[in-house]
Amino acid sequence: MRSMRMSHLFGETLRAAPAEVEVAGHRLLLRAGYIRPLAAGIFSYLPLGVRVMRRIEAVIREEMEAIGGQEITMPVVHPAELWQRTGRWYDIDEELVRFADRTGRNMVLAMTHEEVVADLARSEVRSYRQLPLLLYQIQTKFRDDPRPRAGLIRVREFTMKDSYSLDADVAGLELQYRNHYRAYVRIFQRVGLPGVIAVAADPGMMGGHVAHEFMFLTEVGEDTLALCDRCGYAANIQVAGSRKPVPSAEQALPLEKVATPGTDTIEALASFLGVPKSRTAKVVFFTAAVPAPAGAAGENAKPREVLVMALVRGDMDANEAKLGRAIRARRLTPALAEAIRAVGAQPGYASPIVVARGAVLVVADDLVAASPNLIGGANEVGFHYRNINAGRDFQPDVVADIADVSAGAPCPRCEGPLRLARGVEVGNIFQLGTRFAEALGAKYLDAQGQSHPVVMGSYGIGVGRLLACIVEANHDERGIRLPITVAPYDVHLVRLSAQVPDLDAKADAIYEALRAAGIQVLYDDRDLSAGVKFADADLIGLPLRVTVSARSLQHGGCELKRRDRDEVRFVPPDEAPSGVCEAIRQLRDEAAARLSPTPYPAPDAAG
RNA sequence: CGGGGAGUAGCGCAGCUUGGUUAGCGCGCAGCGUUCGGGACGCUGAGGCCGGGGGUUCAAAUCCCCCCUCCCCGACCA
Repeated sequence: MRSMRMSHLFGETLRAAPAEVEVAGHRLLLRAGYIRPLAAGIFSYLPLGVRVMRRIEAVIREEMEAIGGQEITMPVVHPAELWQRTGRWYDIDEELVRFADRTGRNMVLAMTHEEVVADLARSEVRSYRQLPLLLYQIQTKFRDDPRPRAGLIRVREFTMKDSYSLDADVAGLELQYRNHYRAYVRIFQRVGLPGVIAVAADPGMMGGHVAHEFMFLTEVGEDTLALCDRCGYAANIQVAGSRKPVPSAEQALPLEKVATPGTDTIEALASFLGVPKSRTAKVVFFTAAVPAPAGAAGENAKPREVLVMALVRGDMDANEAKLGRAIRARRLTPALAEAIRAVGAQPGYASPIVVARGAVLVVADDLVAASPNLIGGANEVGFHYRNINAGRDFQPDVVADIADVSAGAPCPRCEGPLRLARGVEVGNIFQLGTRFAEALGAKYLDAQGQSHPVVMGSYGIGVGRLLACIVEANHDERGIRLPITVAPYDVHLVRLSAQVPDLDAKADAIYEALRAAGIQVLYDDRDLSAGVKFADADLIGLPLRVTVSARSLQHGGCELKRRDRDEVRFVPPDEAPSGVCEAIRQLRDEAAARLSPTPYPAPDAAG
């Protein structure tokens, strides 16, 4: 229905939301009657919510079609076999919902669709002449997240636009990747989120090497980003680098054991010895599942559990995401004290020197590996070593950047100070390569008749999460303030109750005239006090409001007001449709003017 | 999975510490009347397995045990 009488609208506005709802946008979506909770991280969309989603989806569809996308719909339930063949059946933990159908066949609820796309490509794509392809869908996903929170920002069931590029080679993939990058920027600007930025991201276990996340910056976000205001460097903290300090050029001094009673923290150790924390080495233990050593076992060998000793400089923290990547860990959790003692290490005084080789996987941050004469544990309560030198006193199994970037650290590109910020990931783009095509046999023949795996990319936008961010970015103390591009209706027609005998008839006539002009109207025809109706209109947040009342008739007809402005103007009833159309056009023009033509540089491959 | 908070009418909440009238308040809902440009008012009325189960007691919303659910923080987030 293009228009609606509010007296029949399903879903009421709420005067109050539950006290435990803390995020502003979440409160407003509940109060305004857009969504209702069913279970943790699972929501129903009421008519207003569905209409905004459709509008957002329409923008996404336009931009996907503009870069050659073809819409398909893939199933929500997949046979486990597909996921077993790519290995993700084994790699993914409880986040993937599994069940058996009536015959006992294992099935999964789709949390993403790389497997099914690769399977479609296997059956449909045979020749390079069919490539490139871009397939997309807007469809339900389920991820059994251990901790849903903040309303639609982090849910278990959600609507996602996911697209998949199929190419003959990496050059084709890179072109489609850049196309998506630009399309995403346009999408976020068009729906009212001009502040979304692209940051370098961890391709994770998707098997690729280049990835970007699109981040809406907000305090309620749960990702941490490292940003450089000088050169524009932007990266998720999970991959962010920094220019590390150059270690002092000292001669390696002889190893020396010193008594350091009661210093089981870096803080205590540094102050006891009167040295800066940067002269110490910190040990952090993790339990990890890592791939079995190559050779003896094949690809599907069971991962083995190992204790990981991570070494970072005392003034830094270990970054679990970086550490996990450095050792290709499938799971990484802080180690329990018993596990640490089990390999003969002394918690609080652990040392890479004394611990038996092979018992633990020693991973040293590159700065630790390069720093001379550090102070570290002696594996004995109350004792540390001075002048530890990696390479001389111990051999790390892995040397990599595993340290967290801290606020103010020098940017890896320009050495400007990095700033840390919080953000919500509203979209992501991955260069996948051939992992999925190879696992599922999606191959094509080139012009020479040679067979190659299809090169894939995958690209996602969480539509509900996008809505949550739009509201987060577009509201005031009275309620939601939706951009014209995504509002569920264009105009909120408010009819006040009054003694004027034919007011209802006049308002009805204006409603019909607006509809006839092709305007989408939400008509508040309820018999309620003015305060309630205005409060509801502000809460629901349509961009325009038309009021018909005894007073407005005295002023010449009906009153026209923008949600984002205080001033009003009066137009005669028969000019209401043209006046509203003009206001809509103006809002659309303003929105279009805010689109920046070259908003972001093309992503460079290095991120 | 660890820590914290909460579950009482459709919604928002009090009552619980110290067990004892018929379990309350506001909003909403139904009826009647008054009001009518920023969450009006009067009268009348409907609406409760006090999250579930077990226990203590003459007596349990209230005390004890177990379980479930939701929210927040952490772990996690392909």
